[in-house]
Amino acid sequence: MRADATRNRARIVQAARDLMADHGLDAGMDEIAARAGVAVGTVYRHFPAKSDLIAAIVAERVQQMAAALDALQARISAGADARTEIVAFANDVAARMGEDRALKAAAGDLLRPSLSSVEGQARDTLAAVVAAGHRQRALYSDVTAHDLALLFTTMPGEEVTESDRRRWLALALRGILTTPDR
Amino acid sequence: MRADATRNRARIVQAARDLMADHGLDAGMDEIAARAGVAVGTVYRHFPAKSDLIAAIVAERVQQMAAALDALQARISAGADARTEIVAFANDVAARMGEDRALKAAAGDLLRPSLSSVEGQARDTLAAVVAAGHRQRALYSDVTAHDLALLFTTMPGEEVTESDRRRWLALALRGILTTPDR
DNA sequence: ACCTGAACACCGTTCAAGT
DNA sequence: ACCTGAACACCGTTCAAGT
Repeated sequence: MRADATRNRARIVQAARDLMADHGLDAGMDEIAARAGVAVGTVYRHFPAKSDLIAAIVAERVQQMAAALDALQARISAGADARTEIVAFANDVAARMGEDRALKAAAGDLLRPSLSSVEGQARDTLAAVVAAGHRQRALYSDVTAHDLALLFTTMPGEEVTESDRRRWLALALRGILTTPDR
Repeated sequence: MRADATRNRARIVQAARDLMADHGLDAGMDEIAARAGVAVGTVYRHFPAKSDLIAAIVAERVQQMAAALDALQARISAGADARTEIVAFANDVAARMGEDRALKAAAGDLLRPSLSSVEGQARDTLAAVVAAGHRQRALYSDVTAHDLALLFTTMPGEEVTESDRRRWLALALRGILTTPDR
């Protein structure tokens, strides 16, 4: 790969990331190309279709999510309370879901069988978290990692009020977390 | 309104209903016009934008939902078990949600303050159902009609497997229904 | 090998001309 | 009053020509 090609590719992804953070996933390809300082054809040389460019952005979110899950799992295996940690993590995801449509797609990737290595890692860590949740009797015994991914993907985004999103999360958590003994 | 105008309007809505049932909400305006036997301009005379035409289809779903809720409420006040009826209703909605994106939007309409008369009716009936659920101790005491509408709108559609949709519903119901005493 | 940018296809929307 | 359909705007995608 030629040096300028590598540089262009990075610039394109950067431009797409920036523009999609503001205008959502429907930022124009011409706009992205302009911001990256290349012609549209160059964008298409690196990403055959817009959906491929979006997939690249989504993959970044998967990576972030995998990292966040690793940290979560580390805290739990270091002795932290699984319930508290899971609730906090879910709240974090919910807070970001309001502005970031790529995040929702990232969670959706964990539902499908085609797993890239990062997706596989995220999924494994999620399974470890769920196992810990079971050991601590924080999660209902029938709840799986797939269930958590399912709830994360269906978590409402911008289409709903922030208070509605919080309320939704409270109901969803009640579906997977056992009632804490007091 | 001229006789042909009334007829055209009905034809356009019919065509949109048919095409959107198959190809989803992204059926083309030209396609709809052709099927209705009118020119595109005529479609735009009756519906200033495509979103207005979609709104008309969504309004039909709201109406259907209001009718279904009335029937539900009638059964409950005639002595039926609230839990059983609510679960059955939710399953019905979930089964249709897989093929019908307008249905999801219809549930979303119940979340927003701007209520048409049909929306208001649907909302009132839903509130009555929830009240009955409370009296029978089937729903958690903090659950509201708004909560039910919220869950209906966020219920996953075509983007998810049918079995995932069923599982999602089971988890969601666990968030609002009390554990039945055995 | 990779980049450029004009051109094409598609679809929502408009508007001058018709009845 | 309402309808017609060619034309416009916008955006994803392609491709012949350039380096």
